[in-house]
Amino acid sequence: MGITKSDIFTEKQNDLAQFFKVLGHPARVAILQYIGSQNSCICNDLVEEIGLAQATISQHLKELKSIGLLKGEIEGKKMCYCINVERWEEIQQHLNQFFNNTKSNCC
Amino acid sequence: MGITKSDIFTEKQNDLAQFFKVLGHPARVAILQYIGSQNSCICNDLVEEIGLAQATISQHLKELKSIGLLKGEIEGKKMCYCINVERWEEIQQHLNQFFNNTKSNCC
DNA sequence: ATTATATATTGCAATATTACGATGATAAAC
DNA sequence: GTTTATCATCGTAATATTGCAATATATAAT
Repeated sequence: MGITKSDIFTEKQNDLAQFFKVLGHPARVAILQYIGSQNSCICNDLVEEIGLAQATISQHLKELKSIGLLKGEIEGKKMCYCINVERWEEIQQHLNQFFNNTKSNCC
Repeated sequence: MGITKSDIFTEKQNDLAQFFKVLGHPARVAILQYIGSQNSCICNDLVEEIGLAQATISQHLKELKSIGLLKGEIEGKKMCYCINVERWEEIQQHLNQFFNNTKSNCC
């Protein structure tokens, strides 16, 4: 099918999976790492840096924005994409909670 | 296309994205949470617990095994799937390193 | 031996994702 | 106002993922 049966899971499970899913592409990992290494960021830099077409980068940025990880401000004709640090730490906490709460003690 | 251009990214970026990707499905999140809440686990329990067909659960288990997060031991005619705690903590560390190293200071 | 139970694998249909060229939209530069 | 630069969106092709029924495999129970 290709369709995920979201309705049989809790909202938390769906949200958590969504965070993981958005981070689950090397281009998006690379984008975040590059933005993190700079003080600001412009989409066009990424096109050269990453090596994907402009339209593709733009799409990946959109997905990162969709979970609030990036915020973009218009600076004249350029866009300044930055990591939303508050959200970044919030998501990191969520993921760590998942890891810490899901400890097993069998085998 | 649907094909990821893995060759333009580093191995670390691809690995990291792969971890995230495998965790990026609510069924797999739910499976891990359920296994974590028990002391051992049987696939058939999961079918009732999660509400997906047996074949589908089996497939998700396979993906979780593919990154080493689960280990399965045969117990008679049953399978005992458990979380591989060492690997679990290793992956948690990798993800936290990514989050901590990718801090931005702009905007 | 046969049957029941538990899980894996295969094959397939439906949908999602990835990537890109083409095209829009917007603002600076001229 | 025309051009240039930067980014978003649309449309589309190729591939991946999800989910399930059917089937295969393997062991336990009878």
